[in-house]
Amino acid sequence: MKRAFALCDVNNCYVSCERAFDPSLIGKPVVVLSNNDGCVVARSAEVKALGVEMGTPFFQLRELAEQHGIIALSSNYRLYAEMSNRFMSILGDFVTHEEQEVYSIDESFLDLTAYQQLYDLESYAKQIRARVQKWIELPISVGIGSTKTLSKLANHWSKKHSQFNGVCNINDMDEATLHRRMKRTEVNEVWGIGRQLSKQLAAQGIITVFDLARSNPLEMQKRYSVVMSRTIKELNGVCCIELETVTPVKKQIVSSRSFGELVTTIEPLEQAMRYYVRTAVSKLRKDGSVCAVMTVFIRTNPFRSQDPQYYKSVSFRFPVATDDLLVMSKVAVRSLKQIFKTGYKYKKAGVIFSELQPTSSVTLDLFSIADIDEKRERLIVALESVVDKFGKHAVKLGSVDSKGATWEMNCENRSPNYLSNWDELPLVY
DNA sequence: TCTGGGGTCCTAGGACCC
DNA sequence: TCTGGGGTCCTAGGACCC
Repeated sequence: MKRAFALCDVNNCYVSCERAFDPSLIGKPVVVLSNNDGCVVARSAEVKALGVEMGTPFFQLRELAEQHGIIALSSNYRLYAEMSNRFMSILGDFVTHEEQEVYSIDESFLDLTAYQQLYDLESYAKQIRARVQKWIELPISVGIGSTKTLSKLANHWSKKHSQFNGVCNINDMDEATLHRRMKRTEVNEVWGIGRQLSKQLAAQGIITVFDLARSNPLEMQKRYSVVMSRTIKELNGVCCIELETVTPVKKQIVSSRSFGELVTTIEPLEQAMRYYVRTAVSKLRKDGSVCAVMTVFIRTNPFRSQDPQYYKSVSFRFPVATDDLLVMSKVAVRSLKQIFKTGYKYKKAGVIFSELQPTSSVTLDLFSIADIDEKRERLIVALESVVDKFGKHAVKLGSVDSKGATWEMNCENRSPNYLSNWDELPLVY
């Protein structure tokens, strides 16, 4: 039986999320901007129609924005994450857990193979679409094909051509139509073919999706890579990329930011490093991992060609994989001192945790409340419940955020008893 | 004059994705 | 003047070890 993958994604995701909460934005040209309001990371249809590309620096757009009354919003990732969860869970009502892959914040692959006999897939997809629209007011598109790569392509067409009404099923398309569409679509629309590869392919005479689909996967594998040959096979309906229903364990955690203004001294970089380590550690703990290698990097602004450029990173391997905020902060600052050079204007810095391993320890993210006494109460309650579960030897106090935004407690079976008396809890900032 | 080979770790960089 | 952040995979060269 022919496989049937569906790719469902939210149109103009961040803009649509904003519109769901502020309907006055509907019908108006809207963009959502990245950190520091630097780049455009989402565009409404009206803005796309003006020819604004993804990732355009906002300052290049000021004039156009004024002319057309473009509304620019700073991004609100909490909101988008929340909407994403709801979106995914609605999709989950239409398939089993093993038939859904959450691919990104706004995209999910569904394996609809088993539903072909029960339903007309196009109307099934339309039901999904209607429910998402009704329940959370997000517009979505659905592409269906016999491989993930084809479903991506179908999804692209579903958006590009209004006659599809947001649902395009390649499996129902006759071959002549499919080929005609492939001939009219540029190769860079294919999943896995980016800017650079498109250039190289063009030099080889491969311009359209059809050209690529007709090329010889073996020869192309020699010239490019195994990834390329898989893409070609997938375009021909040979399934090489399976649905991934269990989210693979992360291999690295990155925490980095660009600075609003250029930094020339080490102090603000130190501050930033401590912050990066804190956010990365809290992700690490959420994943239940510890980290064996930490990389610290700093860089100048590559767009300022008038300035001398500097990029430097350094890695540190911990003797024992860890999630200890204090130790990691110290190492990060020391690493920074190692690579910092005066005379440069720094634009960006960050930390990368790699060689992550699962840990047996339990971490609780406990507090984000203002009242200190209440915090103390809740900390004690939480500690007692941990002691009940693991015994008193299991408790080790983790780090405490200096600003008091989050309290974290690391309860680790292997660690010695750090805690002999509840009254000794370090509750002072 | 003639300058091993294999393995690992680290750094750097290039490509792609969202 | 102003150019995001978080991921994956792959390759290659130098340092260092045996």
